[in-house]
Amino acid sequence: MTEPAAARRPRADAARNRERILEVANEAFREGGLEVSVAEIARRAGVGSGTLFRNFPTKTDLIHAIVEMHMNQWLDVIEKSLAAEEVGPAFEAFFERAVLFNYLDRGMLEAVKGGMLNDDADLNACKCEALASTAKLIERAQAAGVLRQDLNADDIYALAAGVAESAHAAVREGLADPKDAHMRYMGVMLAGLRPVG
Amino acid sequence: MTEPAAARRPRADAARNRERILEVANEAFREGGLEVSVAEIARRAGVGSGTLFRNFPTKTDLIHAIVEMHMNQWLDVIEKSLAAEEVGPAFEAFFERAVLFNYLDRGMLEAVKGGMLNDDADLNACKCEALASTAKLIERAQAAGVLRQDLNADDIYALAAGVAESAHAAVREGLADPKDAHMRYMGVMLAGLRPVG
Amino acid sequence: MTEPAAARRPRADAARNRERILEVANEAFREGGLEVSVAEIARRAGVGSGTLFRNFPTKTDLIHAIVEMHMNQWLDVIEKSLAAEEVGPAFEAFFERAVLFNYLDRGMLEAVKGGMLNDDADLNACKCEALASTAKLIERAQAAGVLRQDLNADDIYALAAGVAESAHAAVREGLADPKDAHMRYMGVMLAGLRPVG
Amino acid sequence: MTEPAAARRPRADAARNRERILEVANEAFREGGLEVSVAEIARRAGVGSGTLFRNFPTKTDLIHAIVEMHMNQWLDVIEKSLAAEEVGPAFEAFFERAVLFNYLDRGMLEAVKGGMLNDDADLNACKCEALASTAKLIERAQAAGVLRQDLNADDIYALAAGVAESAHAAVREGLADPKDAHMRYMGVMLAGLRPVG
DNA sequence: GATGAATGAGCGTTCATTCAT
DNA sequence: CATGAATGAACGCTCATTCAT
Repeated sequence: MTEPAAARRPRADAARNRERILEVANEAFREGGLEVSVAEIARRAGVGSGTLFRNFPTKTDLIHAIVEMHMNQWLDVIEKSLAAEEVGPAFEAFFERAVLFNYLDRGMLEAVKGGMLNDDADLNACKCEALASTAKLIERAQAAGVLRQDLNADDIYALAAGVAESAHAAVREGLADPKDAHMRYMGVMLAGLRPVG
Repeated sequence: MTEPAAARRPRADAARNRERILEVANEAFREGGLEVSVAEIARRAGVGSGTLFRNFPTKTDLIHAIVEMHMNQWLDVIEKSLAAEEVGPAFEAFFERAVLFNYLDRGMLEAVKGGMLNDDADLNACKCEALASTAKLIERAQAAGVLRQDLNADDIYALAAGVAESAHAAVREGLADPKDAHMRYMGVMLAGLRPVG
Repeated sequence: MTEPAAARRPRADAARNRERILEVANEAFREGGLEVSVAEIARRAGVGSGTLFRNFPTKTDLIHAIVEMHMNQWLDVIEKSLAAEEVGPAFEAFFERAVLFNYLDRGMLEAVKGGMLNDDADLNACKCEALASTAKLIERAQAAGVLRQDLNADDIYALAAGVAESAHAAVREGLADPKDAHMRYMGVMLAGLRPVG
Repeated sequence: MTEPAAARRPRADAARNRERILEVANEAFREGGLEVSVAEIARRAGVGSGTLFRNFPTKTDLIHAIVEMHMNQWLDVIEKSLAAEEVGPAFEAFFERAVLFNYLDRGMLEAVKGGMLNDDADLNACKCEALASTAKLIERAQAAGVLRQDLNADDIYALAAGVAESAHAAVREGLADPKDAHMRYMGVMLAGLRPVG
């Protein structure tokens, strides 16, 4: 309490730097995919390559940190969806978030999907937790009759990734505004997800 | 006719070389994505890198040629679909082919999607032709009441790309056999594509 | 036989290039130790870094090739020493060669000594062969009464390395001409190597 | 005397810091050679890299300080050897110390030998002093008939360096215990050092 | 026309040195 | 006076492209 703010400043700066690199890298990967060079990221973040190295010794470490960040945010999303009262709208909102997640952060998901981080224990634990929680959500929606019976949590994520991909395609072709392109095909998919018959 | 065989043979060889390179490159890109090196492709094709260069001065040229090849095959698919008698099954078969195309040749489509070939006149012409023909197919399906009214040809391609992406996700997670993974979510999407209510 | 020389030339050039790189690298390592950069070696050899890479994909590969070259030369030396008639002079000549070898190629021996190449089967086989042949030479010299009984082949090499090191020290201090500095302390060591008593 | 303790303490701390860095760096260089990073040394010493820099603005300065430390210790050794009564044992003990010095601190001697510190006046003065004192020792040993006539102080140091090198070679090959490997070839060298005839 | 060796810019990574706090 | 984050040049390595044969 009596500690002067000035004494903490360097650390605060450094922490801000780390955050800034993460933000910039996230954006860079989003725009240009994982092959964006670390030099480019350093340039955008306004730091030297050495600073980037200090914070993230390898490119994989940087990617890992971003993925972890997203994973944690995603766990929050699931938790909130589980806490919602009305099952139908909750599932639809959740699915929209899943699509949006895939739509926005496809660059990072490339890494996950490419198996780059498969041997990371923390991340795998996160993933398992996410899948388990999602399964509950799915089952509730199925019990409430708002979702086909023949799909599980993995399927839902795969379908969300697909809708995001469609959205990207639409943006590429100039069919949709990048800001809400993910909404373009949500209606089609949600119709497909409703129980058959 | 009076031309000596010896003089013609090199040309035939050269043509075969070009075809062989295209085939091999297509396969290589499918398996390893666009970052497969040209040296690797030359090796697989059994030619020197110089020969590859002679046929395709840059890697982009090679990719371009493969994309064009696929485009021409795709124009055939559309034409055949237009010639089919029953509109409903014809549309579903067409859509499945579209999904399969995206599913198998995503490596190549990466290039197209990445904007690598946007300023190519030939390709753009092909694309326009494909879209125009596809539009007819779509309109017929909508007139026959087997397809939602609020989607156009571009949308259908975007949705097909999405289903393919979902299929890839399923394969990654071990949910589906790579050989027919594209079928996994076709049912969901086709349900979503049917006219609403 | 009827094949024109011109058709083989590129390969000959390439082979010469490889040899040239080896020579230059050997010299560079001799002068500056193993930390000489590959770029420096490429510059000295008058080739691009890529050419160096084509011939020796990693720095270790380059070092390996040089060491192997020296090893083979050394095996020849041992063989010739074994073929000599008079045991005493043969041993002294052999020891001088061993000292000279260590004196000239210390840069390379650093690599061997540093354990950089310990897991190389070929090299280890060479080494074993050399030690076995040397052991014969040693035993003969001991039987002829020109060498102390309490030293084996490994000891002889260690002592030769020591004499070479002394020679380097003498050069550093300006006590000896670099061309024959290794001779400076040969007499002292040979006196020490004679049977005691 | 009237100076408050609080004001003096930082200086004492600073002095201790300097000593600690020297010790730690000495050990680090001994174990890992001169390529040990300054960051590693700072870490081991429990100080920031900035503190290290304040005491030793460049890595060379740090190495210099260690070498100087060793030099001073070595001057003590010589002095004590000169004070000994029996010439023969005194010389042998001195030579053993010289070998041990080279054996233990080869990392540092690398620097000296590499010419890294050649243009340093202090060090050169030390060296001259050491050589002059050593010369006296040598001359006495030669006068007493326990040392060959054809060697001077520089030669003795060169030979000691050689024995140390042999010892290292023996350790590398597993022929000797690192703790006393320097003794392994002392007998051979001492035999070689005795007057001929 | 075919070859494959040569090129050199660019990658991810490392670290001695500097400096704001 | 101590700190440790920031710097940027240099490393080993890779590969699309070029060109002598």
